[in-house]
Amino acid sequence: MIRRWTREDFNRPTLRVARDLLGKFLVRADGLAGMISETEAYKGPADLACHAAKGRRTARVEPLYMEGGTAYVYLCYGIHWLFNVSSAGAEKPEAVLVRGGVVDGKRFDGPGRFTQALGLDGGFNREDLPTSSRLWIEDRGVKARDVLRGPRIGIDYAGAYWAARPWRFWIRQER
DNA sequence: CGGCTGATTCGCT
DNA sequence: GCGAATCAGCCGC
Repeated sequence: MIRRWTREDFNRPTLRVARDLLGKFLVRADGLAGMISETEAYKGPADLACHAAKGRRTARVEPLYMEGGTAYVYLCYGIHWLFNVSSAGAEKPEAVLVRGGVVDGKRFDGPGRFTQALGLDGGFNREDLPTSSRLWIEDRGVKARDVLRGPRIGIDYAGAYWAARPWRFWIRQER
């Protein structure tokens, strides 16, 4: 049975959303879909690794401040589109970064690779996933087992404390 | 308006 | 393991 995520699913504590997104599917209207296997939580103004750190509020990061379920897609290093979805509610600039998933049976580890596999780019920025006809999240009944948790990647610039928060979640890969 | 930087990835050594 | 690719956004002057 398939259930589409609603506003209420996104407007929950960010760590919960990050954990629960594992095993869910990011679905495009054309049928292309990816099962999410790795996420990271970014928790607002106090989190120095978050783009809204210290209350920063610019045009780019505005999606973080919008209702839960708003896509935040930005260009990193001038090359890679990274896909996030806002969480926790309007005016709470928190979000979950999708760092990997499975598309067409193939694993795509890395946030840039995953978005490329799904053909996502800045055109999906600010998309409202609960109501969009182009992009949404589906629960297809997959139970995420063997969930692991650890520090986030690539944010050493935020300092040792924030780099050490165990706010990355992933499904253990068999090999 | 110039300079710097990054929630990454890939290719070469 | 290291550095290049490549550019929008952000900050300081």
